[in-house]
Amino acid sequence: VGHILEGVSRVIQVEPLTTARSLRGPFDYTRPEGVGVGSVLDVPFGRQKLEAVVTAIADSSEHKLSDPLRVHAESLPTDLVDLAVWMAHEYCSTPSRALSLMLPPKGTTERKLLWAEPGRVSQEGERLTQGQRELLASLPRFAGDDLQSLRRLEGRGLVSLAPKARRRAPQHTSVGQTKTVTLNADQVAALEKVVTARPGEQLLLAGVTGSGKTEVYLRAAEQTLAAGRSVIVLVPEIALTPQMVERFVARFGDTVAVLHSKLSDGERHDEWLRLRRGEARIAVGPRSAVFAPLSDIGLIVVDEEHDSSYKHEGDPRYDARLVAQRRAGDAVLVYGSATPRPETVHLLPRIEMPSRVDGAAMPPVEIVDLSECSGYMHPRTQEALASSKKAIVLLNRRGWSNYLTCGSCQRVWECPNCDVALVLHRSDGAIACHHCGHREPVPRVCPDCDSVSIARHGAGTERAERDLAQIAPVLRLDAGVADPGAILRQFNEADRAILIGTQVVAKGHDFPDVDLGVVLDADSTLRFPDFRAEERTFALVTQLAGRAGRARHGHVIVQTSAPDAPSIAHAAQHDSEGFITGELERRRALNYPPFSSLIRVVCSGAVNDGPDKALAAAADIKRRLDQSMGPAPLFRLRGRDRAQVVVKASDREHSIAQTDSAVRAVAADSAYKGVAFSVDVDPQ
DNA sequence: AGCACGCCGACT
DNA sequence: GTCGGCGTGCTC
Repeated sequence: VGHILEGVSRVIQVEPLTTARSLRGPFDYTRPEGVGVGSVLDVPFGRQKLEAVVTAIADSSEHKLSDPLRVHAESLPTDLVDLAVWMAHEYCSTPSRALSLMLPPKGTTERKLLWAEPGRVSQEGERLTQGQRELLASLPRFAGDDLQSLRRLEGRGLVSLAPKARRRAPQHTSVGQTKTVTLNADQVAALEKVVTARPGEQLLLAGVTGSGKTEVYLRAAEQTLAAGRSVIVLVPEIALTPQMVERFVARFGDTVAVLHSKLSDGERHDEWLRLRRGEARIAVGPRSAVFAPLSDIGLIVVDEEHDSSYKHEGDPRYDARLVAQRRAGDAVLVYGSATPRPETVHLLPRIEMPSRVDGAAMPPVEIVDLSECSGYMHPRTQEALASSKKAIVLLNRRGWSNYLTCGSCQRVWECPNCDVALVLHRSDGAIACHHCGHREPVPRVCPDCDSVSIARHGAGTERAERDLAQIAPVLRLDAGVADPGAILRQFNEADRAILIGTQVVAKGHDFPDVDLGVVLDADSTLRFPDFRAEERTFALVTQLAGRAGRARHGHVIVQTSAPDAPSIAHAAQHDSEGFITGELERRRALNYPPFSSLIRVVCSGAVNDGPDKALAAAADIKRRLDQSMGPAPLFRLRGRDRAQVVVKASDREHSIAQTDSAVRAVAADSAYKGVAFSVDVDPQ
């Protein structure tokens, strides 16, 4: 068969890596020796030189072909090329943009260090110090700090030194402790279901915090490796889930490649290569790890599947959970969460792990009506904090206060680029926009009326930090903090402390001695104008309860002015089933996912580029879509006017295709020059 | 998206 | 004359 194929397929079809939406590949080139689907090349493209990925092989072409300029050393696995083509379509993007997410990390070649090997055998009675004899006995190894001494021995022919590649191994630091466990009955049953799943089966592991899901993942991964296949484990964010990484590394050592944002370019490159070469067969990482260059995947785990970080915010706006489904193929896919999304519960068979491995009960949740008090902290909450040893306090707003107003003329300080109020950051002496980063000094007088009475409204994490410091030592964790890992370690080691922060404090880390969890303003997530507001609030309270549940008298306080909201009431009862049942009924009634698919198109245009250009473009798109709502103007962001159209699609495939062609047609219209388009399939 | 070509108005 | 504004067209 070989000789028939050989010499025939002399043409490669290639996607040049450009961000241009209008540029539609593939483009044909001549096929160099050894080049196939997934090969990465430099190609001449017009008058420029571009990187390109081979997506197909052909026998002939109607074009006049050029030769590629260079073939890169590393290539993509072919299944990732197919995945990119699918993603481009599914998320109304381009193959080029999707492929760019999967390329081998570059900019660095292998690191070479000097490797010392024994040279000639030393003669009887040859003069050697004790240190030199020990050095010789330690070979072969990398020279390291002993280079000087080794050089001397090299001069005598006793040692030979040569550069040798050594991978840049990332360091893993842990918070808390890891322990070996024997599986309980729930875990045994869950593991059994995972390892006996049919090829391609997808499962939801619905286990409360502390029910031992990680141990099930570890055992399932063990069996997958034993069967000669590889494993991908997705986690929301490595810095916030160090225990997961730690346990995989402890169990599997160098078989694990950990991919995260803190890796240097060199480490990233080396970890990618280890996966590509099959030296590492488990990839652990955030959403981008779904593109790990592994072959023959037998298991994909998506831990904390409800977490919004699985959605990519750039183009293509992919959802790693859906991409994982697609990539899994005949591999088993396991979604795990204590607070799974209603759509996952609706769509997948569920494995329940309802109790904690330590046997502890879920902590009582107390709802405190905020409308009864004037401040942002109820006396009941202060009391609980005062008698707590270690508390986690959640406040979904950074800074000191939400907004400033002039006491006499009611002026509100707003961002010049965005339609939002500026937030006071007292420690920086600045008011800042949380969307575009605009900052200005804290005003002393009102520029409109010269009044010096400027009022501060609302409380953020910075102010709560100061107020709580009266009660106990405080650690703050929010998006402004440089090293979240360090804060979490300090909190873990502290005897008595309060950890105050935004949503991140409720995520994956596990501290044994937290006896109180507080949600200062549950309304802030509940009021969010979004069909997922209830679901997020439920998840937040439940996750926090999980954090506070391991201590003896652990309990949770939720401050709200809407105590009867289903999300809060059900979370207080630890009634996940009831909440999800109600939420799915509501979604069915309103035709929200999973009973439809949402597609959101946002048009934006520079403010100085004529009024309502973005809105006009959105209206034009709407005209081309059935089942669409809008156009609705959005608040101005980074100096751009915005408007959106939302599709509630009953036929997902049809609506995606229709949206793609509508956006392409409108984007090509010169009347809307300068307008940017962003398509978000399954927006969060 | 780049990049070059080409057509036009403004300035040495 | 010629510099440079940006509209248009093309990339295997």
